[in-house]
Amino acid sequence: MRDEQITAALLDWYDRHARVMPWRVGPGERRAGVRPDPYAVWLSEVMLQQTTVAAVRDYFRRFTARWPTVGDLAAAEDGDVMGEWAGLGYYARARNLLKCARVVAGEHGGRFPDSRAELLKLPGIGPYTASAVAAIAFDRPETVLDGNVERVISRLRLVETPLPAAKPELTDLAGELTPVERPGDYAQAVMDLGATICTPKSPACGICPWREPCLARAAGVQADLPRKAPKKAKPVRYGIAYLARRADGAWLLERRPESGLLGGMLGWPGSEWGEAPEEAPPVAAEWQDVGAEVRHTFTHFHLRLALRVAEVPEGVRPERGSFLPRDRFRPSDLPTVMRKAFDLAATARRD
DNA sequence: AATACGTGGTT
DNA sequence: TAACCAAGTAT
Repeated sequence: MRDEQITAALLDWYDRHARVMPWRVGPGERRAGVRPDPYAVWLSEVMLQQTTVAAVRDYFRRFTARWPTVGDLAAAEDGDVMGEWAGLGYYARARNLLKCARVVAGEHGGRFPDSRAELLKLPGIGPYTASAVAAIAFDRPETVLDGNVERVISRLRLVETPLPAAKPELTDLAGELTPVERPGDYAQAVMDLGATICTPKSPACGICPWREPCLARAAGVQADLPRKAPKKAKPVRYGIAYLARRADGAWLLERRPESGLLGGMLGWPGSEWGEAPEEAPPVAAEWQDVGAEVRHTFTHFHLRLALRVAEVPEGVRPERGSFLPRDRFRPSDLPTVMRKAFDLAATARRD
């Protein structure tokens, strides 16, 4: 099967099976002349970095409802954007999202650059996202290489080199199949294929548009590709978080430093997270031990977070953090681990 | 090149 | 239950 036929077979499949997404201009619409909004494409692509479509859907809708244009987002308060991103994870994305919006609004007249090279210069836009926005929003013949494409191409071409060493080779192989016509549809088609047919564990080869040319399937090794280096075990870290409620219902919270874990997000003041944390109460009070701990897993460690709660009178001055009035505190503004702590403390207080 | 960086669904 | 995995980027 020639490369052009392989490409055509996938586009043909995409025309019939493209998934519907709030940010996507489907193949039919595109054919009718509808062009995607680059802002929507960029926003969705950043949200989709290492994140499932299901998790992104509602966040995308809330963001675009609240900030319909890149100019609106650029003018937003940092805390509002971080709060709206809360729960989606990888919070550097939200910080870079704002930086990027402000560069586009301030230095590019509110229009996203339409070339991969220019997009690559923007904060939070790396090789994948630059190609994705160039291809999907501007129909540039750029090649996307994400986890889906790595899997699909390593199987199609029987690439046995383990990741991430195989990336350059996979980039070349993927590039050979990228068409000059409909590159935006093609980019989305390969990713849809990887997400729905050519899945990690049990690929549905029987209904795959590439079942004939697929070398891994011919060899019967499709489920073993791509090869990857084994992952390191996650250590367990321990920490203590302090939830202080003032008599008027305000909660003691702090804005975390801009860099590092949960950077820029709201959180409960607490100890360091390590082997044996020391008590670090942010305000003098009668702290009560909550008889349960939050268990939460981050990318590279497991956390067991002990909780202390206290009721404090109005007028106290905390050593760390500041009191957020009851009507300005939304638990949904917290990153998940901090929201878990709030939920658990609330449950324990009722018991 | 290797590591830091979240979370929730699936197996 | 625990490992695996998802439309990666920055350093």
